[in-house]
Amino acid sequence: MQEHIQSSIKNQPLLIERRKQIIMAAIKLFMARGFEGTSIRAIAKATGLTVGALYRYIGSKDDLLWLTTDIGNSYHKKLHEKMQERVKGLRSVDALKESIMVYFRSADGLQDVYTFHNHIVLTASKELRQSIFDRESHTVEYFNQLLTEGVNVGEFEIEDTYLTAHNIVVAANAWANRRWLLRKRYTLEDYIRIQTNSILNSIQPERVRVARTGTLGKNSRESKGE
Amino acid sequence: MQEHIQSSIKNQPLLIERRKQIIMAAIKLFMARGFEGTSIRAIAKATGLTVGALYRYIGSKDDLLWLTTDIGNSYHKKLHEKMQERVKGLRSVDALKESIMVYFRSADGLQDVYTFHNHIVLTASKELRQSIFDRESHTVEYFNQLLTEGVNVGEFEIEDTYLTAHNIVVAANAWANRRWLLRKRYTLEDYIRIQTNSILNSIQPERVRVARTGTLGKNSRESKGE
Amino acid sequence: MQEHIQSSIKNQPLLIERRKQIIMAAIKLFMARGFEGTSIRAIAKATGLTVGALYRYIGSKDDLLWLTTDIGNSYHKKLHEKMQERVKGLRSVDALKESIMVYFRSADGLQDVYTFHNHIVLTASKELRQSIFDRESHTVEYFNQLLTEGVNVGEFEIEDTYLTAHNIVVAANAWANRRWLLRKRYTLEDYIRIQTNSILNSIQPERVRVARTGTLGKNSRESKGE
Amino acid sequence: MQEHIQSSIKNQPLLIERRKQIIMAAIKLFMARGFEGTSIRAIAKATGLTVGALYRYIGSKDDLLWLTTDIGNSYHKKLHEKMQERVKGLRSVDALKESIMVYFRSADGLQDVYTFHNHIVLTASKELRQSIFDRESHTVEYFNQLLTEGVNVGEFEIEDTYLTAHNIVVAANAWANRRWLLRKRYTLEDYIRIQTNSILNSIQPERVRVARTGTLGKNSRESKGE
DNA sequence: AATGAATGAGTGTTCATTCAT
DNA sequence: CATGAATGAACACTCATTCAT
Repeated sequence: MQEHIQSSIKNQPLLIERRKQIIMAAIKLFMARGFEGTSIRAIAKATGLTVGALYRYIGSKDDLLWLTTDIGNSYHKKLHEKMQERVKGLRSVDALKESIMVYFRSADGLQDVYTFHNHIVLTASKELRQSIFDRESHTVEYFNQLLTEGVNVGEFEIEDTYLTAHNIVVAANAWANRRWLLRKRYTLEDYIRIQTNSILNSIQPERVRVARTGTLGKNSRESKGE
Repeated sequence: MQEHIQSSIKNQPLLIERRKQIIMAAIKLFMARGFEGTSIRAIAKATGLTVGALYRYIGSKDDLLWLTTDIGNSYHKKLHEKMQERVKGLRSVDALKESIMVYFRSADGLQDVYTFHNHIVLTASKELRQSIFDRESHTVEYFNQLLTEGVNVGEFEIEDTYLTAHNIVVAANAWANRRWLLRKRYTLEDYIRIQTNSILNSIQPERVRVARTGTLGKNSRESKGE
Repeated sequence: MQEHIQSSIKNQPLLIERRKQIIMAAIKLFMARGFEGTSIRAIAKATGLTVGALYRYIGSKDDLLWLTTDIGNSYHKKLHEKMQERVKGLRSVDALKESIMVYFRSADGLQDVYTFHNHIVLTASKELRQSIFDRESHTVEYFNQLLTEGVNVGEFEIEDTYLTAHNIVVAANAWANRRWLLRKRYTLEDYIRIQTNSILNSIQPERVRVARTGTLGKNSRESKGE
Repeated sequence: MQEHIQSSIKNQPLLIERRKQIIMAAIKLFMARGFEGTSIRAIAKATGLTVGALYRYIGSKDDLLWLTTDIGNSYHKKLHEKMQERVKGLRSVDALKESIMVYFRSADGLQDVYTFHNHIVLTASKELRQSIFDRESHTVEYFNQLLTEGVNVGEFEIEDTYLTAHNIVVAANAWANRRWLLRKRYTLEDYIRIQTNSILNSIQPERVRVARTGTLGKNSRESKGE
C-alpha cells in the first residue's frame, strides 16, 4: 500500500505515522465539506503541519484520495481475514450469519470511509474508481461463494446467488450511506438481526424456514412434523 | 416548481425551455466531474449560452442543484401517481409487484439524477439534503403501507415492514448507483424480476410461496419424500 | 443644457420630460448606493422604463452624471437670478444677509445634488469636474464681489474677501454634506442665523458691530458712546 | 489598530510593512479612480504584489477601507496628543491659534485621506461611516471645549461655540477637499493665518480685537487707547 | 526536515451596452 | 418608439502547489 504515492521523506516509520494522522484529519474534513470543499490548508491545520510539511508526505491533493482507499483496503483485508477465520468449519447458514454480522459491524466502524467513497466515486479517476469497485466486487464475490456453497449442499434455495450477495453488500452500505434514515429507527444490532432474518427467509428452503420461523406468522405451516 | 429560483427572463416559455436545456447539460457534466468540479463556463458552453445569458436563467450555481431536485421531485410525483393508479383494486401481492416494476423503471430512467443526488447529499445545504431525504422517505413510506396492508390481510408475513420497504428503495437506488456492477450482469427487466422474486420469497407465507416458486429449485419441495 | 448628450428621440418635449424623470430616479439611487453601485437596470426599473428604452434617452451611464450637473446648473442659475434680484438697492450688509439666506436655503433644497457632486467630484472626468468647480467658483465670486463692494463703501472690514466668500460657500456645502452632524443640533433657520451673525461679526467694523451685538456678551463694550 | 483585519501572514513586521505599502498605493489609486473604480489587480500591480500575495495581507477589498481609517485614526490620535501638549499653560487665544495651526497642518499632510473619506462616506458601510464621523465629532468637540473655556474666562464672546468649532473643522477639511480652488491662491501658511484672523475677529471681544487688528482697516477705530 | 510567503490560473458573478424583433 | 435577451470583459476572491530560507 501507499508505495505508489511519492514522498521526499526518507524516515519510513515517520512517513507512515504522519500519513495516518493526515488521512484521518482529511477524511473528517472531507466528510463535512466534501473533497473539493476541503482545502489543503485546512488539512494541514487539522494535522498540525504546515502546508510545506504536508506536501512532503503527499505528492498532491489527489493522493489523499488514494490514501483513503488504502485505509479502506487495509480494513477490507482485515475484514475478509476475520470473516474467513470465523467461518471455518461452520455450516453455510451459520457461516452466512457470522459473515453478515462481521461485515455489517465493519461497515458501521468505517461509516465515514464508506460514505466518502460513495461520494467521490462519481468524480474519481478511472483507477481510483476501479480500486473502490474492486473492493466491493470482492466482497460480493465472497458472499456469492458462500451462498453458492450453501445452495450446493442444499442449505439454501436461491434463484440468483450473485444478486443476493450483492443485496447483502448493499444493505451494509446502506447502513453507512443512509444512516440519516436508519439510525432513527434501528440500532446496529437490530439492523443486523432483522436483515439477517429477512435474507434467510428469502433463501432458506421451506423445511428449514418453517422450523426456524415457526412462531412468527400465524399463517405459516402449523405443520410441525414436516 | 422552480418558482423560487429567480430569473430576469420575462418570457415564461423560453425560461422553462432553456432551464430544461441548462439543467440537462448541467447534470451530464455534474455526473462526469461532480458539482464543484463543473464550472459555470463549462455549463454555459455545453448549453450553447454565454455566461451572461446563462445567469439570466438562474440566480446562482447553487440554483442548479435545486433545479435538479425539482426535476427529481417532478418525476417523483409522477411516479407516485402512476403507482397509485396502477395498484387500484389489486391484491397486495400484485400491488407490490406492480409498484416495484413501476418504481424500478422510473429509477432506471432517472439514473443520472439519482446518482447525482446520491453524490451531492454529502455536501449539500441542509435544505437541499432534507429535500432529497424527504423524497426517499416518502417512497419508503409508500412501500411500508403497501406491505402493512398485505400483512393485515394475511398476504404477507413480515418481521419489519419498514425495513423491508427500505430495502426495496435501496434496491432501486442500487440499480442507478451501482450500475457499473449490475449492468454487466442484468438487464433492467431481469433485475426487476429477480429482486421481486427475492422480496416475495422473504415475505410470503409458506403456502403461497410453495405454490408460486414450486418449479424453481431442485431442492424445493415436490420433493417426494421429505 | 443637455444638448451635448445624444439621444435618438426626436420628440423634444418627451425627451426633456423623460430625462427629468430618469435623472430624479438616478440621483435618488446614487445617493443611496453611489454611482458605481447603481446599475442601469435599477435606474430603468425606478423610472419605469426598460433598459433599451432608457438608452434611447441617454447615450451612456456617464451621461447621467452630466444630467445631474445640468440640474445643478439650472438650479444654480435660478439661485443667482434670485439672489441678484433680492439684493437690488440694498446696502451691503443686508445684501449679504439676504444672499446668505437665499443661498443656504437653496443648498438645503439641493442637498442630495450637492452631496452627490461632492462624492463624484473625485472620480469624475476632467470636464465634469470642471463644470462642478465652475459653479462653485461662480458663487464664491458672487460673494466676493458683494463683500468687496461692502469694503469699498466702508460697511465691511475684511482682510481677504475671497477667502471670506469661500467660507460662506463652504458653510452652505457643510449644511448638505455634514447634515449627519448639523441636523442633530440646528434647524436650517438657526444655522443660517448663527452663521450669518458669525460672518458679520468677523467682517463688520467695530462701531457697527458693537451696535448690533451690543447685548450679546457681558464683556462687550458697555460703552454705547462711540 | 488593524488587529481586526485578518491575514494569513505570520511574520508581523512584514505584515505591517507590506500593509503600509499596500494602503499607500491603494489610497493613491482610490484618489484617482474612486474605491469602486479601483480593481484589486490594479492595487496589486501598484504594490508590486500578485493578487494572491495581496490577499494574504488583507481579507477583502473592504478591509482596505478600514486600513485607510486606521491610518486616519492613528494620525488623529497623534494630532490630538500634539494639540493637547502644545496648548498646555496657554491662554485661550494662544491655545486656539496653536491648535488651529497644528490641526490645519495635519489636514494638509493627510489631504488624500481626508478627501478619500469625504468621498466614500456616501457609500460606506454603517460602521465605517460611523468611524469617520466619530473622528470628526471628536475634533469638533475638542475645539468646542477650547472655545468654551475661552468664553468662560472672558477671552472670547461667542454666540454658539459648537458651530464655531464646527466651522474650524470644516475650514481644515476644505483645505483638503477644495484644494483645486484654494491652492491656486494660498499657501498653507497664508490660509492658516487668514482663517485664524477671521475666526478671532468673529469671537474676540471688542477691546482685544481693536488692539490686535488696529492697523488693518482704515475704517477701524482710530481709537486711541482703549 | 520544516516553514510559510508567493504564484497565477481559475472560479462564480455582475453589468454596461447592443440589437433583433 | 419599445422590448428584453444576449454579450463578454471585468471583478473580487480562492487555492493547489512551489521554493527560498
